Amino acid sequence: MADNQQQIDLHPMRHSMAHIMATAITRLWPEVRLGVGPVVDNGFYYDVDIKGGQLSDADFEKIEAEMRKVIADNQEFVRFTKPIDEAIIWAQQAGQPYKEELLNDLKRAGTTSAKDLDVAELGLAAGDDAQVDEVSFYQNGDFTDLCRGPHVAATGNVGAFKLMRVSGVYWRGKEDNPQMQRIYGAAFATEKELRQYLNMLEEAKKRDHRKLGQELDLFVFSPLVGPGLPLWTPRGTTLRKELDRFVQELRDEAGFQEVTIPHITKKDLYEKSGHWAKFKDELFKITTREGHEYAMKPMNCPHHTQIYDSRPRSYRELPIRYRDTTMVYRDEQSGELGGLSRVLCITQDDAHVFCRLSQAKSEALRLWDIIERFYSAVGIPLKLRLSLHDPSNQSAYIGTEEKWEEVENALRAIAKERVGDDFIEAVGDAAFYGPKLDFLGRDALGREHQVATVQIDFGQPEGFDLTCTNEEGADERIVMVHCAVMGSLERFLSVYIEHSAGKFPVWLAPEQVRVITVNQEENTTLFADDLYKKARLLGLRIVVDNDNESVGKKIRNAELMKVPYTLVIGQKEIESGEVTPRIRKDMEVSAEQQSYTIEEFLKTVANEAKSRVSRTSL
RNA sequence: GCCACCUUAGCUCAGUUGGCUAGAGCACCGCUUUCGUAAAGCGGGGGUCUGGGGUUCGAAUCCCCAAGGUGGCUCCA
Repeated sequence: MADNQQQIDLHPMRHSMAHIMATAITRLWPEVRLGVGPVVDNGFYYDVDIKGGQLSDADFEKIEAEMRKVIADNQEFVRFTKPIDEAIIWAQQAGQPYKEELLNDLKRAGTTSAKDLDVAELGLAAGDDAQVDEVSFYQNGDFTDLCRGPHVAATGNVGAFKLMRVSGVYWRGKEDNPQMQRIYGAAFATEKELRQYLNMLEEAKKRDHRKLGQELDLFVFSPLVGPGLPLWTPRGTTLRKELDRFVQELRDEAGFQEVTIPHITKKDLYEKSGHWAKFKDELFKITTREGHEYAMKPMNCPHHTQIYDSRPRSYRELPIRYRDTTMVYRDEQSGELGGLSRVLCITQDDAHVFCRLSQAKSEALRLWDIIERFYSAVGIPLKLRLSLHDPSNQSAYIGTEEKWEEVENALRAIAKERVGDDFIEAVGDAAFYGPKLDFLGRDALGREHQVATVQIDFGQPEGFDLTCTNEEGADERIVMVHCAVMGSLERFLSVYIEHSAGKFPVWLAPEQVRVITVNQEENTTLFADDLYKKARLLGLRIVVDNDNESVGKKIRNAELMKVPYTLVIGQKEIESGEVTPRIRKDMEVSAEQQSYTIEEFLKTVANEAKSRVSRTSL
């Protein structure tokens, strides 16, 4: 990595910024109790508990000003160590109960067991997490903090920073713990890089899918319908349909068959699948008038297993591949909802393969192909993450440790074969029924989002006792391979709308061609009508703007809606029968700007849509 | 769900320390204009200032509650 060098310098600098901020806050609020202050992407934070007061964004200026003083003082960062018992006494005397708690944990367990705490931030001596005798401190000026380091030499050796936001957090992330405030800062080596980062945030704001969704008329929310329940307009629906059609074409090519299932089920289905025990609280439940308990489906696999299991299956008919793009419903916590990224009704482009264990690998690779073809078409580069279970938390999963390891090794082997070492492993990110190959998409602003997933599942076939009859005439346990290409269409669209900034390629554009009339005279109107009909026959999405507005205004409106092709129709076109399309600015254009006959033009656009080429330069 | 902040017309936003019938631009509707590649002109309609309670002679403005939103936390099959 080219920026490796920078990474090495940035980390201690950002960490030192956290200490500088803590120094400033301690000066301003001497009674403050400090939590932890680690480095995060793009900066740092510190958790603080200020007695009898809340910080707000308005305090940022004050804190920033004080931080600048600390930086100007250029205080040296001095490292020293203390035996753990002395350190505990220090924390007591300093009135730092949170630090004291951390130190006690260190002493007792040798580590802070809470996995949510970044152990590296504590004063642990490197390399030992079994026995802690000594912890390290860093001091700058009259501020001392329990800290592992490393730090820059002095408070003057830092780059540019800006305090970003404040938010409430629980001490060590546990709800019954006291509430603290987390103050986030951005920090970079230079003023220029900080500005670049802030500009990126500005750009992200401009392309926010919630904003574009409104401007481009893609989806809306209604207070009567409720939060987290998007309503898709005709334009947004076109976008969804076209994306889904592409995925389904790729799947059908790979031997998938479409199935259809009801959106509710008796709870018995989920008791059997294990979902009831694990996700009971997140289910939308329904009680019938006769008192039977039903639930909205939160996922589709259990339903699909019942189609598979509706009759005895021979090994000869496997793999059986079902696909089903359908909504699932999850009762998420209200504070979690946001735009399309997190909703209560999720449209999954779901697929399940029922196959023998020996077929799982080739099935997984087949699905991987589909994922790669789809994401290369939409211009989003992928990175692989192997999501594994957390052995220290085995009770969160169904199945035995041995089985998990077997399947994880199988997935790892598939990953290695396909991409070598070019993937990351994430312990604890597995689904409760099996490990996953997760695909992370990198958008045009460099942000990563989890999108597609391929999962090998032995748990549900076990739970539903899914078998096939094998060559010996015996029952053989099968496995399921789950795969979602877009995952959640809502979340995928939140990513894709921001990735593309709403400048959709022709195959996805809700409106592909706009026809602008120069005047409202009869022959112009008739000509436009004729053009419209011809375009519709070719399956094009076309809108005629025959409003009594200036041509300039109508072109502006077409631009604002990010329509790929605009035709201005007046006397000239009527006489010559030729058009010179106006092409949306981001689209790559062949060298000579040309005129077409109407038929040529429409056929060219139809072909562009059909081939799903992307002429946009994102 | 928890914490902080926000909510004025369909949209984007003005609205002094509480003080006249609450404003603008865009959008919408009507009329004029019939126009050549990013905003023609004039006129008009539209608001229980998110909802409910309170304080006050008087509330968009202050307080409380609720809903919705935003940023985080936690969660995410």
